[in-house]
Amino acid sequence: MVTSRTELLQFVLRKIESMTRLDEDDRAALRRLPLRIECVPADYYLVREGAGASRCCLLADGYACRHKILRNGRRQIVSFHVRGDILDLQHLLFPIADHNVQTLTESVVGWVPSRELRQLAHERPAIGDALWRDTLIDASIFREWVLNVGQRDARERIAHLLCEFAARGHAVGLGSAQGFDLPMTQAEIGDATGLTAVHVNRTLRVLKEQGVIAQDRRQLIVRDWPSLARIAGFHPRYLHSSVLRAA
Amino acid sequence: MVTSRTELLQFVLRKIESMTRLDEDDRAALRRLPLRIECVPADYYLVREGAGASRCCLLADGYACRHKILRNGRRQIVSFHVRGDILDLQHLLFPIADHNVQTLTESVVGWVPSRELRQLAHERPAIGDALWRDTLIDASIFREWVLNVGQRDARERIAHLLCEFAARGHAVGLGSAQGFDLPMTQAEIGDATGLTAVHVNRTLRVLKEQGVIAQDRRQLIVRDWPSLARIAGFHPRYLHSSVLRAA
DNA sequence: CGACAACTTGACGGGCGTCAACCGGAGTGG
DNA sequence: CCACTCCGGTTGACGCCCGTCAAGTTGTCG
Repeated sequence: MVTSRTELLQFVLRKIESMTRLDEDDRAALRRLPLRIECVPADYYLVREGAGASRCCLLADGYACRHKILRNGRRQIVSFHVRGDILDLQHLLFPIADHNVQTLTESVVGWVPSRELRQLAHERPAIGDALWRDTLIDASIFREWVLNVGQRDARERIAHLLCEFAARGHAVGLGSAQGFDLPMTQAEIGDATGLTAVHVNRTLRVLKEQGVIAQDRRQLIVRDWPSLARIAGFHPRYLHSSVLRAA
Repeated sequence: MVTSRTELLQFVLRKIESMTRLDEDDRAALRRLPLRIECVPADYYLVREGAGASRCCLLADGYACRHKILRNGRRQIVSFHVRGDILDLQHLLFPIADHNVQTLTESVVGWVPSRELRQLAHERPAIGDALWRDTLIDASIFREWVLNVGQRDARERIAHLLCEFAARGHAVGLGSAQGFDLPMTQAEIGDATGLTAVHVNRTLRVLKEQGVIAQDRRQLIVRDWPSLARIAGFHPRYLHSSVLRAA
């Protein structure tokens, strides 16, 4: 578990440098950012829809998700996040949160005041571009999710979710060629794919019976990557990342 | 139909000023932007997925949508656009398009080289913030669409689509208290909501039978705004706009 | 070892997809 | 002026994917 300021900054730097070339002044400016580090438990609300938000949240370790809840209690998870991700960069320019951010597991986060981050983005164009690019990648992933829940059936949806999560985790050194940690429950997978927990369970069983995946506790083992990617129709271009698992 | 450079810039200025306060220098800089104006027919591809893109497209008049197509031919429309919208601001920082942009009707568009726009965003922070904010609003709308196709039933989905389209059109002076122009076909509504054209037709009939909406040619008449918004669960906060139709 | 959450499995029903036929208006050409 | 074509809209029959409800089972943590 990452707990020090230096380690957290390391992750953020790595993430930003994966998107833009920084010079030494950029790096120094990032290191000077006021950053409050906090360890939070699983299922902890980092941001609540409708609440004011004058700071941004960096995920240093653990897993998190963003979601919206309807009056009738139905919930849609709109993204999953791994360490290094910036969870709510929209608060750089919006004062009110339009969705919730919640941890999936025990996590370590760093808080940065929006004001400082915005000023940094203005003063150092390389950093501003990197942050902007990050929000654009977010948007691209949301588009893919609209496609996922709108046009694919249960098996394809879940396969796609697994491919994306594997690819994004892989980019920050999580998981291996065999598989990866799956921190979310079947109910959460359901909330992300527009399916019920029951149907997620049945669909995962099918994928296991077909020899595509296997599970051991919270580890998801991918027995057949090409099949999984083919079922999902996974083409990682939409991730706009230079560090990609081959499809 | 808008056709002059001045008129087009008028729309873009209005849009940007709805998001940020500009000074006279900002406005002058925007007016100096190199802008190639083009009139294009309906169903015209402005951007194709996978193609390189070194310019951004402003919609001056008409209607457009963005969509992704799967191998099996299924299509997901991820957004609809009205005049004043910037259609592909992601090309400011991404060289390759991850989705298609296509007109729905005969339209007038303006092309700006990414390079110039990016430079302007750097030189004039007010403009940079406004553009960034626009991409963040895009992302917020995508999140709402994930929720829409993931958690709502057919009637709610279509009602929500109509509410959003009305609100966004209203913000740029389209439509009236009675209703608005509906430029898309039922098949296109289906591609946007993850439904078939047949089921869209049946669902619209239900909304008409319940006295919520009516149709006269391409005009959609809203007989009962509160009911439509209630059915949709429409809360316009996610549009982050100061110019909003009351929910 | 008890409690609780997550997972698993079966029975049943409904919302929506699929297929197919038909209608109606706009544009086109004779 | 009228026939033809085509696209979009409309309606019905039928079936399946997935939701709902319910009853276990497994795993984990105190």
